[in-house]
Amino acid sequence: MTKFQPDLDRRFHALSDPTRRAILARLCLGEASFSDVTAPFAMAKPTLLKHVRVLEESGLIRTRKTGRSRICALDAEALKATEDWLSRQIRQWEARLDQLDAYVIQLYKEERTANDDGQS
Amino acid sequence: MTKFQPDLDRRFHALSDPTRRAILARLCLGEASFSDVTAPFAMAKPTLLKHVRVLEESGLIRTRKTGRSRICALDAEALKATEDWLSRQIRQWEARLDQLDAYVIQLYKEERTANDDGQS
DNA sequence: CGATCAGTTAGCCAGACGACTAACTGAAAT
DNA sequence: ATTTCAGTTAGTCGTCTGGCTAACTGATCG
Repeated sequence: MTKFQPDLDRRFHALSDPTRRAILARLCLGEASFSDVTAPFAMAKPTLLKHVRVLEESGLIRTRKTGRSRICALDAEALKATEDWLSRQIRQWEARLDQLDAYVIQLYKEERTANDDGQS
Repeated sequence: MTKFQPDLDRRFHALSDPTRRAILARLCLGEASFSDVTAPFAMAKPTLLKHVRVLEESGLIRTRKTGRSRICALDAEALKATEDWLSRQIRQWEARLDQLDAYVIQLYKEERTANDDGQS
């Protein structure tokens, strides 16, 4: 559990920046060149290049060079793996909340049956 | 500018550190005091305190002070909201991949019918 | 009361991050 | 062959991050 998970580190870090999330969102519509992907942002090109590199190194996107432009596209498996981890955490956690609910309901029933002193 | 980070920024950032993910994982088993949560790590207490604060500020966990100890617990809604965003991205994206698949299958069928040359 | 123990504050440090400008590379267009 | 244009490299700058130690606070135990 305390296992070293560099992929997750990089992926979550990649997702922690709004510019990078916006780039991902744009790529959800399909492949695009660096300049297409980058056009909406009021930022210097080298800055955006870095963002794209971060996304690429995190494995969330792939890119390839075609002529003088670079085409960017999402990488399905990587994004899915990130979600899997989160889903797993959530499942465990909701199971715990369900247990808690069950316990509270049980308490309530016992209280009704006994019709004794009530607490807030 | 780096000052006001929307929830997603803070949440993904919080998730990008393995120590913090381990703390979250531990809290999936139920509430625990700071020292319980913190015991498995060979790290100075102030360092771990910072991690807990990052998690708390991200909204992923809540804490309360009881006597001289601090109790930590997960916050369900926050973790869910993060997953929702990711799920949405993935859904859009998989829809796109499905379209692509359909297109590839279509190509394949046409190819079989035509019995023509294709690429690898 | 005094000691202890859980958590906290303050301050330090090296390295990563996110932004910038200026200058370079190399494919495409004229 | 030149120019243009997409992308790239290199270097700078201020802030944030994640780690540390040392010293403090304040609840609990003897």
